[in-house]
Amino acid sequence: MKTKLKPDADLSAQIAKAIRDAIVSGELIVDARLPSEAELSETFGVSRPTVREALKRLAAQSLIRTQRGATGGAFVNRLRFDEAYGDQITTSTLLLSMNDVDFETACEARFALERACAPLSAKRRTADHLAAMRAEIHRQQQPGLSDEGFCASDVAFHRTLVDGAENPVLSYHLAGAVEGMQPLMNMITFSARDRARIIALHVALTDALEAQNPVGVEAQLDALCQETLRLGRDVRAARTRNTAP
Amino acid sequence: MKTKLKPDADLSAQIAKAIRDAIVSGELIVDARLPSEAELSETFGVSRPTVREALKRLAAQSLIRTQRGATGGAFVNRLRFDEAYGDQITTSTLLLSMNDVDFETACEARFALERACAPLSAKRRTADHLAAMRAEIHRQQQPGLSDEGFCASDVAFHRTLVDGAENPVLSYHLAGAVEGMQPLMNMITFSARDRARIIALHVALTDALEAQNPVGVEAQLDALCQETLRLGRDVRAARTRNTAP
DNA sequence: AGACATTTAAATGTATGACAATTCTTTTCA
DNA sequence: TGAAAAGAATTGTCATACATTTAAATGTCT
Repeated sequence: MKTKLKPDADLSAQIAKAIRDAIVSGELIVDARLPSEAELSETFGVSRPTVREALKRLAAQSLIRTQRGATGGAFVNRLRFDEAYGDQITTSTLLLSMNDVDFETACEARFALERACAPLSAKRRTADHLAAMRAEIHRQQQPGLSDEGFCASDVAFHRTLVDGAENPVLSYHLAGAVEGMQPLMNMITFSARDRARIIALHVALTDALEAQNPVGVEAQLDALCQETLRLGRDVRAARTRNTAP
Repeated sequence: MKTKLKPDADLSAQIAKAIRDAIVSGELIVDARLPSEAELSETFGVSRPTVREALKRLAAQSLIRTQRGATGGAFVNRLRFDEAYGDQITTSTLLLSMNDVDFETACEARFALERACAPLSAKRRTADHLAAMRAEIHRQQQPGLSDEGFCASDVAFHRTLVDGAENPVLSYHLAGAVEGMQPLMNMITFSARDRARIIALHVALTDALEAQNPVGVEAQLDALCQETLRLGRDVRAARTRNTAP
């Protein structure tokens, strides 16, 4: 492992970077055990708390895991797709909320990315995917469903569509785009008429997917995008009316 | 800030989670100052080193920044798109390398996502984008260029295509997909004939983009995908020949 | 009064040492 | 032989102290 450090930063950050580089470069492979905290503090010439701060930084990025006990220590962690979803979604959500991203911009990105999955999903969707999507549609038809519940079901519906492509890389990248938009979507009030429109599009989309008709899937996605943008405009219009009458 | 902690985890992880939740939920807004480390250790009933480990975890995710001095402390950080690129790329790269993702799967995901940008880029690309892409094409034509250099230029070319959509959300998500594949691409040896083919496709793609012809852009992307898959198959075939003759 | 130097205070950064908790290994004893 | 007990290695946590940085308060001189 490299012991060359970049100056002008916290020691713990420098040490974390050195170890991270060793992992990314492949110098430390999956499940390799790092030296003990005591050895690392010797190697880098710092105290144990400083080493620990560095290790916590890496643990926060799921690059290492730690085990106590005699045969314990810090081990290079195998980063798995399903584990990476959470961070990806959190980061996407924060990026949208902290940078005042237009609803239109986020919406455009989301549906553009979803469209990318349409041909693959149309080819590979299984009966399970179709059943899961129809189950969500059924849930969306419940009269007592709250707006948040409707939104959550919508997200689940679309994530199943994405998973239909049977490509974990695609699912990973789309998770952030789809779930990250949920807070923005939650600002929308879905009238009964709005819901009916969306559900009709969901049904048409699922039918096209069942028929393995990629063009049809893309068409319904485009229609959903337009519908969602319209709802977003309505919310903004209502807010403008209220704040500047 | 919530002081309710989830058991069965390191204290520093629990505290980091509590603060992270407060940030994600909006309870702590951008640029808000967290209590000092001494106050936090009082609040959570733990020692200062433990609090510091928690803060380092958050700093590793760019959720907070710290400042020394009298008016210093830990502040909620505004997560910016360009800062988030780095982590996104690192994570994507590790996901591919640590999970033995097929070249085909990664390639499929990458070009599917890039296709999603085609219509928007065709609509919005500026002269600057076109110039940058043609500059990369010129670089790719240099005879002395190494395979790594060719690859890096290829990545730059495609990222410019993505940026042409003028949608930061899209650029963010695509950065991981495109750059994360670079290590896989670096395993390919590009013969002079391969390069000529790819460059021809790049030229055709850029021409279609200049003509604002989305269908043309998508067609060239599909061709590039096929070409890349072919090169990947060649590498695998060569390796199979060598390891099991 | 104003400008400049000094002190002070608050905060993070780092070090030291100790002890607790956990887990595997080794030894001991029935 | 087998099970219990001791031992050793390692991470988790704590308490305390000191170093460093930064801004504000204070003082001093012109």
